[in-house]
Amino acid sequence: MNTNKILERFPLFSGLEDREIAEIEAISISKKYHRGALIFSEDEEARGFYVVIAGRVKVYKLSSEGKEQILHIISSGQTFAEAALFAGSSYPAFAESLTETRVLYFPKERFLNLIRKNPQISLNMIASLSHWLRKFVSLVEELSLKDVSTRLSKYLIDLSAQSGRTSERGIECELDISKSQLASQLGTISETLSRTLRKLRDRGIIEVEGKRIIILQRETLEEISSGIPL
Amino acid sequence: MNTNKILERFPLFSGLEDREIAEIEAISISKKYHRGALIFSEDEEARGFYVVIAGRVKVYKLSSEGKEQILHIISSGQTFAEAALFAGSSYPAFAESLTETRVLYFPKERFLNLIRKNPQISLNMIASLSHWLRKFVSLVEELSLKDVSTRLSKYLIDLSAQSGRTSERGIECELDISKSQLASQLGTISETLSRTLRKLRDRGIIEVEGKRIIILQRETLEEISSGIPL
DNA sequence: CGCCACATTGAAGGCAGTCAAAGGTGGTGG
DNA sequence: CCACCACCTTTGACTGCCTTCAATGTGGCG
Repeated sequence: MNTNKILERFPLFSGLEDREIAEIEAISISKKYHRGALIFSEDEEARGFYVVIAGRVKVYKLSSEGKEQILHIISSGQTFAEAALFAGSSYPAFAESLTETRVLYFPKERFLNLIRKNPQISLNMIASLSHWLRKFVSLVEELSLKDVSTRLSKYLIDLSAQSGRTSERGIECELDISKSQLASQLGTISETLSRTLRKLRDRGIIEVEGKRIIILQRETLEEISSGIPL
Repeated sequence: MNTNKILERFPLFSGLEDREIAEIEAISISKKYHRGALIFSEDEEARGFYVVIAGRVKVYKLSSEGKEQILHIISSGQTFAEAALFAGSSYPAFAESLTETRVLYFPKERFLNLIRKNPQISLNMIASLSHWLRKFVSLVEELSLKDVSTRLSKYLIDLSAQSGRTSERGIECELDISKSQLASQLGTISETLSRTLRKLRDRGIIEVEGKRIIILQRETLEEISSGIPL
């Protein structure tokens, strides 16, 4: 299967020669997972990392009582578990496919050989790790310093910015995950998320119909996301 | 001032030729900060990154109400704000010296030129970023999924493992930061930390005398740190 | 049609934060 | 050397956000 044309569009492999892309593809292994499949477990030995070609993957932690905290949802074109190759010898979290998913898998040793020969990949890797780092700094900030309505408002604003459509009623957008998964991403549980959505709805700030959200008062939502209490 | 011999002992510069070390030193700027000095602010343009030569620096976030979350305390030999050079254009947090501190400052552009010529630095940088990433994953996990007594117990166990001395009464160790700073690192406030320490003391698990902590029941402390309720 | 996972709502309880005040500690300068 | 001051720490009472537990509602799909 020809993935050349796909690979060069991924940030990790941008700026590479065709020959280098070919080398990279040569060491990769294509894998498919059905919805809900476990890709790897926490503490499992990290033998490689992944690039999502199609579908979505959640990377998450579980508490001893079973509560889930989603660290990130990885979409097509993004990599995950890169850091596990360079620090520690095992995966620090679980990874599970949310949809039918196709990934490229890069076995650790072969990839490390490659990266040593291709400084450009190193630089791309640094950029990728730096972005992850920023994301986690922001997640820590939110979990430690912000309440649920603030986190939810920020999520909705970000969502509307990247996939919202302006209509006569407001900015319409659609959740691309279930509400319980959203709760788990925001560091809370579905009951609390449900109640928080309801509060926003009761105040006329948003409208909710299943996965469809309409933002009626963008200003107010932004105030809440910046810390003004609901 | 000759810092050659120091630089080569730092993880970021390990495995480099003397000539390369000299180049690196040539672009660095030595700076001193007194206790409590602000090194940079959140959202300030990131013009470079830092290596701590002597002293300690805290990197932290502030909430809109002024609550502090310490992301990391950086000691001699460690780097900080590397990621700011590669993702986003501003620092994502505040940095403040906790003691009289000496750092080396590396201006962004000059360092980027260097790294492009020295693949080994890239690899070291990847290792450094990966470690940060692991640390933040673990911080997210703790803030979202663990209670304060669990976080504190884990902190004490880690502290005892790296600086504890076994005596006839138990494992003795000393906090190297104030309790309010510890609270801020654990994602809580000093009052709550104080109460949690007291609970551990009342149950005979530890003894507390100012900054000196004696672990009397290591087993119990490990149980708590692994999620068994206090 | 009936199942099952997801979602919503209510009631109750707990962990941790807030507010307030007192006690302790170390550092500095007189 | 001591006294003072600023800061840190501890404790108590109270509040509130969020979770837990439980029950009901709902929508998609075989």
